[in-house]
Amino acid sequence: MNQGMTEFGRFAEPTLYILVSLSDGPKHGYAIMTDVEAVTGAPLGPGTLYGALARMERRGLIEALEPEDRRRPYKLTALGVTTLRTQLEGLSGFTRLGLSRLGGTTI
Amino acid sequence: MNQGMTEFGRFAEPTLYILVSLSDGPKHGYAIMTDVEAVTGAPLGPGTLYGALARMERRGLIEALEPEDRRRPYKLTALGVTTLRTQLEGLSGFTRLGLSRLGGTTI
DNA sequence: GGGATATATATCGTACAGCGATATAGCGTG
DNA sequence: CACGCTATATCGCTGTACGATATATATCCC
Repeated sequence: MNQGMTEFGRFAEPTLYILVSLSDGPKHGYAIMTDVEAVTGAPLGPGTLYGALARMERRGLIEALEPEDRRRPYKLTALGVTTLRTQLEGLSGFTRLGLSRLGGTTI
Repeated sequence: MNQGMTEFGRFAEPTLYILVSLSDGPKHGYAIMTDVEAVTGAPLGPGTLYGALARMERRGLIEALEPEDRRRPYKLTALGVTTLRTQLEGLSGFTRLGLSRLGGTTI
């Protein structure tokens, strides 16, 4: 598990970052790594990435495409898309709630 | 770790839910449990809650207040507030990005 | 009064995710 | 040709998530 939320750019689970990265279109592992790092600022190491990809495939969120060269691309499944949309909408509402609650708080 | 993101209302780490719950004002454990469940739809069990509270206190995100009756209330520290704000702002941008990327995707 | 239910906190144990470290190898380029 | 980038894969440790369980008081209503 990660260190908590003390000092970085990572806010949720790697799964969600990977789903968002793939919502752009199919990508292979290394491209996902660089994409996530570009978006969040925090590097996503291979230990996290490939473990997560295997789990996500097992759960039917993503699906492997034919390898091109050394690259093994993945695409979202229909389940992956709806899962991602549900998650993002929920998170969006949740962050709005949090930010509005924070509005007055200064301590 | 949780089951993934297959079918529920939980999108991020319990820590974040607890921070948001406390952004409302100080609360004791049981009140946090019911608040989080009301907001997310998913129950937050005591095993998750009290473990997370201990960690968060150790990390200086929250601070215990004087017990009233049987209740042990917690409040956000200044660090907790800034951490939460940073997290929520990051998440908010991230969800916007994700939803905009999803825009066209139908599979 | 007493049984059920809600309030409230705490701990144990297991499963497994997160992630750094490490290994391997092809490719491009100065 | 050496170095750095691209690309995938696995190992192993640590720590988190969370259900189960225990305990105690308070409240409700029959």
